Amino acid sequence: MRETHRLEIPAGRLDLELCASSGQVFRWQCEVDGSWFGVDGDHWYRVRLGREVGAADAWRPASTLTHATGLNRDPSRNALAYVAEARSDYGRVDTLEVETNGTLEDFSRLFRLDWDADAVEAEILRRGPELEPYLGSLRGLRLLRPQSATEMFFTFLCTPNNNLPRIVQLVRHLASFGAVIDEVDGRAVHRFPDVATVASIPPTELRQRSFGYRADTIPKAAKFVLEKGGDAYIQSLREVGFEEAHEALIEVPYIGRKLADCISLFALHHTSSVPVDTHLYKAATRLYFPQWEGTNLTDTKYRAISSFIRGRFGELTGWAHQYLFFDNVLNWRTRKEERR
DNA sequence: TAGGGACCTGCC
DNA sequence: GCAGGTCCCT
Repeated sequence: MRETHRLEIPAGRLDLELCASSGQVFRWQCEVDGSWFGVDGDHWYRVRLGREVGAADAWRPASTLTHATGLNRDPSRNALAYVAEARSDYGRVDTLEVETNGTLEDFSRLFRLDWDADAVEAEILRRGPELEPYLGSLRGLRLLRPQSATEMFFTFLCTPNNNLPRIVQLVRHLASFGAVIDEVDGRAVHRFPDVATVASIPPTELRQRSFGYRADTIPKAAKFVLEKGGDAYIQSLREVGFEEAHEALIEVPYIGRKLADCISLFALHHTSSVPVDTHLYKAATRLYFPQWEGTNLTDTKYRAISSFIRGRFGELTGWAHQYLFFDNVLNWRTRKEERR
C-alpha cells in the first residue's frame, strides 16, 4: 500500500535537504530527479518540494549542499538578513508531495512537524541570542524524531572514528539484514533488523564489508542489549528520564558519553541531550569556552559543556545543538572543498 | 582525574 | 594524517 499526500507548511519551516544531510539520519538520498528518498523504521518516503509562487505551482528540484554552504559563508547574512527573509516568506507556503507506504502522520512525526518551528526558534533565540547567525543560515533545519530506537542505536554505533560516506555505507549494509518491507522502483526497501538479528551477524561477514573493528563491536553491543531484553529494552528507555537512559546506555560496551547522548537524542527522543563531538566542541569553545580553544576534549570538559548548554536551552537543547553541530560540519566540508 | 595510543578503513 | 569515539593503560 502506498499513498501520495500533499502537505502545506509555512515557507522555510522544513528544509528537507538540511534535515536529511545533517547527520541525524543516514538513509536519505537525493535522487536524480531532485526528489528525496528515505527510509525510517517501517516506512519509506519519497518527497518532492515545491514553493508556490502566485498562481504558478512550479516544482523545484532540491538544491545542492553548496547552496547551503554558500548561505552559511555569507558574512552579510546576519540577523537582519534572516528577518528580511522571514518577512518575504510571510503568508507563503511550501508544498510537499509525500509518497509513502505510511501515513502523513508518520512523516510529520519524523520531521517533528508537531513542534512549531517559529516558536522553537524564537525561544532558542531568547535563551541564546548568540545562535542568531546559525539559525539564519540554517533555516528549515529541524530536530528529527526517528521511529525505530533500535535502528538509531546501531546507526550511531557505526559513527565513531568514522566519516559520513562510510557511515552511510555501513548503515545501509546493516539495514540489508532486515526484512524487505516494500519494493520501490525495482529496489528492495529493508526495515532495519532487530537486535537479535544484529547479534547473530558473524563478524567475518562484516569484516568483508569493511566494517573494520566495528565488525566486532556492533554484534557484541547487540548481544549485551539482547541480554537486557533486546528491542523492548532499548524502546523502554524512551519512557524513563534522560539521565537514567543515559546511564543505562553508557553501560553498553563501546557506548561512551557521546554515543549515549546521540542515542538519547535521536533514538529515544530525550531532547535535552547534547552530543559533544569534535564539531560541537569547536563551536562550543568558540562561543562559550574560549579558554579551551586549541585544546583536546576531555571527559571533564565534556560534562562542563553539556551541562552548560543544557542549562541554557533546557528541553530545546537537542534542537539548538543541531545548528551548532551542522554549521561546523558545513564549514568543515567547505574548507575541505576549497583545499582542492 | 587527565593524557596518550591503538583501533579498521578510506580518502586526503 | 585523520575522521560525528571508546577503551585501556599510565
